[in-house]
Amino acid sequence: MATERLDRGRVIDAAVALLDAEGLDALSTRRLGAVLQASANAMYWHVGSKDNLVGLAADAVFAELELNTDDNTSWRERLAATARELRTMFTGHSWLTSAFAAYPNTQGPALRRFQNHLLVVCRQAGFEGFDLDWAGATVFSFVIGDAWGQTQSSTPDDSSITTVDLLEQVKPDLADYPLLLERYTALSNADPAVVNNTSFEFGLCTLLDGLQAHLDHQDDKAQPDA
Amino acid sequence: MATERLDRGRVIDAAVALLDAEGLDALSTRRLGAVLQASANAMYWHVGSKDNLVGLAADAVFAELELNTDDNTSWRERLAATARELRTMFTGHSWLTSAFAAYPNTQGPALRRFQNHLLVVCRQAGFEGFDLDWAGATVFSFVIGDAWGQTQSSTPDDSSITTVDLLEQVKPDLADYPLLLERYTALSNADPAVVNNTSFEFGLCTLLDGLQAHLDHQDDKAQPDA
DNA sequence: ACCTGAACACCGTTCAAGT
DNA sequence: ACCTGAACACCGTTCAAGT
Repeated sequence: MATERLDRGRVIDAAVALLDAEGLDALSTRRLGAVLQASANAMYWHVGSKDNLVGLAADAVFAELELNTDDNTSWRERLAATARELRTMFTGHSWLTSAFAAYPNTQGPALRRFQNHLLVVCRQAGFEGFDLDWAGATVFSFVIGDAWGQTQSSTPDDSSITTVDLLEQVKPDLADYPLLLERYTALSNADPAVVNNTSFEFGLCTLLDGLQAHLDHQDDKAQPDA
Repeated sequence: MATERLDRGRVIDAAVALLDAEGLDALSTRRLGAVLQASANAMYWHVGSKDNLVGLAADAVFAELELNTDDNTSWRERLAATARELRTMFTGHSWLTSAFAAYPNTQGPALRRFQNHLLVVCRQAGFEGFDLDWAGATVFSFVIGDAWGQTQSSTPDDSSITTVDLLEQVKPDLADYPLLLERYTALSNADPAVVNNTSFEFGLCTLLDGLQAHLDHQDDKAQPDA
């Protein structure tokens, strides 16, 4: 009950809680002030600006990532685990992709920690030089893109309209695209959660196979007389 | 000079022009009204809401995509061309990734046309059933994620601070991550445009190799007695 | 049918003033 | 040092009123 003094940590925690609960649009200086039982401007002293606050909130979420530092695990397993961990973080905080898009200046220590981990695992796999960056960026891009798609489709809060009804609604627009209609129909009859997971795992497997192919090709060149 | 009557098309075109020139934040109802030499609310009659306008603007940009419908080209080339075309669109309209994130209700005809094309090419490759969706989603996710990363880093309009200066600034924060420091240093000495392209092409190649591996594995199962 | 002007309920941010 | 209250310049949207 006693309204204690504010500090940077409390402001960030409150912001993350508000973002998780009600999304990016709900985070306003006045709403946040109300949650903290303070004035709307109280946060300015602690975090400088709203842009900065969102960046700090994003980094706070990155800090929760559990990164496997066991070298004995195969690179493929480690990279898969890293990708899954990242994806879980993004889908668990649906405001994150939008936040990054709207407030690009997010380069906190937790993000760097993750970037470093990604590079370390890629190095373990056998990549060197710029290939380290490309391999890491490929995994990161895919996960972001996947999460981006997930958080898009999950917006219809109105559960009264089923996905089947929604399909019926778009049907006339799909007249020119029979294949698209076929796939929409199939997908709308499947469990969205399963669809999302299977889609992600397919992409992840595809990516890892592609990286493996790159490493094999590397070895061919390194040992031409094998 | 003569302020002609507004219509849906003119409103959308003006919105795209404003977005391209000054970004997502610059698009306000009042700014748009000024550009159109009309009141701030004139657009409401034509496009309903700002959310809807952004969706229409996004779809208008998707409509510009040139999709190769030549069946004689190999699926690998067609899929690569499709991915590159999509990426060029995203990087050419830097507000697009943010727009999708902020206004998810973007399901216009041009987007459907693209989705259908992506599926058609995947079918040509040899994918069937849900694998069509997964393969398409994998490519789409990667391109989105890549474009998302591109548009992030291109925000520093202030060209007075070089990337090298920026590196010097972050250096103390990278003390714990020698590998990350090494890569930051190498990247900051390279041409950003080349870096972006090479990174994308590496990822695209990785993806296509992975899809090829999936198709090979499919064939193994289909013809066990080969 | 198409558009305007005024109004409403919000924003992020600043800044003098308090403690 | 930390926080408040009032103020400024903006938003998206609605709606009666005009033509």
